[in-house]
Amino acid sequence: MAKTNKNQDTEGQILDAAKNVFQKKGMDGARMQEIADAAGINKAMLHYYYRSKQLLFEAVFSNAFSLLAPQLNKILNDDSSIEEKVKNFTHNYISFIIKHPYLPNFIIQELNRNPKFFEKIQQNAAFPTLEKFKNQVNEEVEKGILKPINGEQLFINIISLNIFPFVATPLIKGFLKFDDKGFKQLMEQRKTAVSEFIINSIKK
Amino acid sequence: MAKTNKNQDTEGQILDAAKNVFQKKGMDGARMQEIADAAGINKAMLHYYYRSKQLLFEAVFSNAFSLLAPQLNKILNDDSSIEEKVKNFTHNYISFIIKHPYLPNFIIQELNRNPKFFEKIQQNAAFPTLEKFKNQVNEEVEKGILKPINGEQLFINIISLNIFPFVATPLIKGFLKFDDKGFKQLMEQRKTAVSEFIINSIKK
DNA sequence: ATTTTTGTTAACCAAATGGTTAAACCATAA
DNA sequence: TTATGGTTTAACCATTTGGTTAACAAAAAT
Repeated sequence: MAKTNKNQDTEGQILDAAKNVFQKKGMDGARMQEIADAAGINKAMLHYYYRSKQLLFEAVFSNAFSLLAPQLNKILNDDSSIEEKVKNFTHNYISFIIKHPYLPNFIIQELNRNPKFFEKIQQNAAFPTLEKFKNQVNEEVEKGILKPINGEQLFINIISLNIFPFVATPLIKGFLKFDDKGFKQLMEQRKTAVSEFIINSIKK
Repeated sequence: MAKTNKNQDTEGQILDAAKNVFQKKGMDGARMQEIADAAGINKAMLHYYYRSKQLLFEAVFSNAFSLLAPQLNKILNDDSSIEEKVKNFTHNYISFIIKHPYLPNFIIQELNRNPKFFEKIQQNAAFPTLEKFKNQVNEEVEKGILKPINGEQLFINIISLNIFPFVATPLIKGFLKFDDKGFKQLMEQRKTAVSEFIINSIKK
């Protein structure tokens, strides 16, 4: 911290620090002073570069969502079979989240606090949509590859199984009496356990 | 609101109001004044009955968790078969949450904010434990009733599928382009869709 | 070399917020 | 009737907090 900050990269340092603080404490719990300290700069700089807490928060939020959207596109707009997609998505997504453990909870929490944010991120470039996935599920059901299932419900199931443990980590660690290490192992297991669980359920 | 409040039930009114405000806004977002207004009383009463925001919050939190624990006990400590338990739990839990939609997110959010709360609720009377469920899964796997599956992973899967949609409601409504009514219908469907999904996956 | 623009800081400010207090209110037991 | 004790309120307080300002430093532009 508090390195000899030449002027240049201040804006990036702020965004980094803001990301850490906002993702850990949320909009309401975060303090501008704490962000400034984490960035090793004066609080006034936050306003110089981002005008207000609200705008700084929105920058962090959009940024976070931009990381998640491509992950979702892999299962929604990829061309492989549903089975392949489930396997790939589960494996990739869990790997991804292990590296960014605060992300899902941050997004969900702040979306609950202010559902209007959804519209803001929808304008984002590669915003994923469900149409292709639903059609593909219907096709594969008709072809007899999959047991009959509603595409929307399947989508919800897939993201529930993948995301929930990372949103409810303290709850799961508590019930299962796992420490950090045990929890991580459990999540590693899930890379295959979840896709098996899903495939078992839907494949004819 | 602001009825002719005889002295008696003030403490309860406060708890009610606090529940609403805390569950919607969380510890950090909630304001004591807002709680007082919601209860139709003077702010000083909050401190008279509960000393501090922290203690009032803890009262609300314990209370909320006491509602959820019995639901979990149904799947963990009931005597019926795994298949029965999955069916019953899914049906009951979703019905329950539709009536208390803020509950799961509230618990999860505040547990993330301060994981130590888990210890506080653990002391609670009928705190559910996983042992019986794990043993039962192993038994049924050995007996050939279920396909081989890890009891812990199955437990995580069950609660993920049941709870996640209510935690991530704005996200799901956004992606699936559902309004309140459509979302509620979707959740009604899930009472059977989720248990079918699980049973399909694990039953031999 | 000097003016202008951009970046940075310490000090400051007004509003919000959790919490306190002293006085008033009110039911009821003496 | 009047003490008595719990209950309720308006006013107040200290601190925190997001945000601003004015002065200053460092680059860029002239």
